[in-house]
Amino acid sequence: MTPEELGEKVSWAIKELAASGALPEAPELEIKIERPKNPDFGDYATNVALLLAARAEHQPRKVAELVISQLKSVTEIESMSVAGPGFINFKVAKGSQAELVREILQQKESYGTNKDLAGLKINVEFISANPTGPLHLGHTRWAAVGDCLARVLMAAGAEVVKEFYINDRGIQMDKFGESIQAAALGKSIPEDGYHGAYIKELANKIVEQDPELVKLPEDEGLIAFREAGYKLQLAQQQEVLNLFRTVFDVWYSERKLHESGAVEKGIQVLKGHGHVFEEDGALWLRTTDFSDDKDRVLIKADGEYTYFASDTAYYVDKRRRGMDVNIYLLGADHHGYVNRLKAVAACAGDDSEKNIEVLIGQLVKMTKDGQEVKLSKRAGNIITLEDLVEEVGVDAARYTLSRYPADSPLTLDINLLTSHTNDNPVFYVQYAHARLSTLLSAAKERGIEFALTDFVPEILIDDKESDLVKTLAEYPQIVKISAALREPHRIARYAEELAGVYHRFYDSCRVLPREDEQVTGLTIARLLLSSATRQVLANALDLLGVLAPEKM
RNA sequence: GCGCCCGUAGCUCAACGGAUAGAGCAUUUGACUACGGAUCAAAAGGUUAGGGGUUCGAAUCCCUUCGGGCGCGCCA
Repeated sequence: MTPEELGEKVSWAIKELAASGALPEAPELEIKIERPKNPDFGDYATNVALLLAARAEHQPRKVAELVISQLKSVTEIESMSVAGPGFINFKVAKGSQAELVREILQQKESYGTNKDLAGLKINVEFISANPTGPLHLGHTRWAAVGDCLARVLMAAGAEVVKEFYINDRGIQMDKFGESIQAAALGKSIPEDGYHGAYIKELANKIVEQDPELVKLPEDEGLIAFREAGYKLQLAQQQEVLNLFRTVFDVWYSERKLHESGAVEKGIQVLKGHGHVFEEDGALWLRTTDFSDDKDRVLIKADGEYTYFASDTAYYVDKRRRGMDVNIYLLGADHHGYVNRLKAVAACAGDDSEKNIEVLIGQLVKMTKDGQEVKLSKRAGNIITLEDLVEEVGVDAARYTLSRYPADSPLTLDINLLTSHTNDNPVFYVQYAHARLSTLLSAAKERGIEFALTDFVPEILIDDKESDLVKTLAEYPQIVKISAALREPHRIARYAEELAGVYHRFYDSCRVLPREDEQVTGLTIARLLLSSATRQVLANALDLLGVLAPEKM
């Protein structure tokens, strides 16, 4: 019996009790089945009696008694008891738990997926860097988190579009062009330009491709260098992200937004909803009608669009493309944008609670020998995505950055990241998978058959086996919660938990027979249990975009 | 000044308002001549920054003090 099935039974019991008038109706009550921390309390527990007691005339413990008596007829429940203020603790029949192994091995890759978000089209926008330099550590965190989030949302049944907004318009691009041009002509780069070593490399590459560029008049040359640099830098970002297994469905150019007329169209839409006004020669959006603290300019007095105009048009365009939910992953330095983005949605006539979500991620801090290291482009000590991957590999980098909640500040030690890679929990998880893989292939090599038809779940009664089954049973719930809360790090934490539980099982429960022993039903059951564990580990790692290796 | 985020073990961090706040690393002590020791068992480590409140129950919600980070353009 899985926790879901138990939850359904409890829900049924409460409905029955409500129908007979013993308890008040509570249609919106959420039944939570959890695993108590203390194993003495049983396999599962629920707090429904505590929640219902507030509405019922009875004490919580009395409500718990009523629920228990209603559930007496359920044979899979071995025993029930009331504990503490009114928790109901359940012990489930062991054999009925291990039936789950069968379910997992039948469902394979789809075990853990659900339909909670079915029918929803979700746009996840992340990184969205200027194409004026390589992606750095900060971007890398969003690359890992955003991509994992997208995978989790897909596992919950949503149709997901991963999107990268290219900030390819505005004066930053000109500064970028100027910097490359200066480097190519051997002049000194302007103070407010880009100073990284990559600028010189770009300049060299561009001149190599087309030596004529240096002969152009300065203004024409600026455009030529800017455009050539843009092309190369964007391609470099795309290449590195592909290497990082973060593949975007849409690369959306801010320039295209303007060229296609989407900006004007967006402003028209907002005008239609009556939140646009003119003042001091400029065109404004009255975002203070909603949650913003000041109104925002769309078109400046000089007739130029603001960056904010692009943002609003971009949002309207996403909606026009059929996105039901638009998720923005932004760094903490952009948290001031949350209210205005929400207000944009509201100004466009949308529900700012449902149609738009802004996730704020804290920035990554680096330390070396206990001292904070300030990373800056100017000092030339930025850590790029490329550096990180070269240093520790894609799996370790992705895993390290995605195992923490995005809104928690993160401090990474450079020494730890670059030299003691074995300390990374990703290896603990991958090792469990590799160990399982070789175990299963060793069984096959020895000619041991373990078909599902020979599975006898009732044999798996050892505590360690039972722990493993219960942990496997948690996985679907973890995926649901991760998707609902937009917290992909829960998958990583779960993978670590599962790997640990398996290692402990492996240590105390011999799977393969020794030389002088026969293959028994227990051998087969444990092999199938192992096989199910391997499957769930692989599924979890897949959601993280981390490889599940056969050997290490 | 206003606003947002954060403060949990020596360090890095968990914990959908639930029972005795958990992992990893570091420290200490153990384990089958190894179904893969990249493992396992155990010890030690806490006033969840301080104070008040709400609740049957608070690290979690509210108020407040202190400490840290960030943001507040007709910039992009």
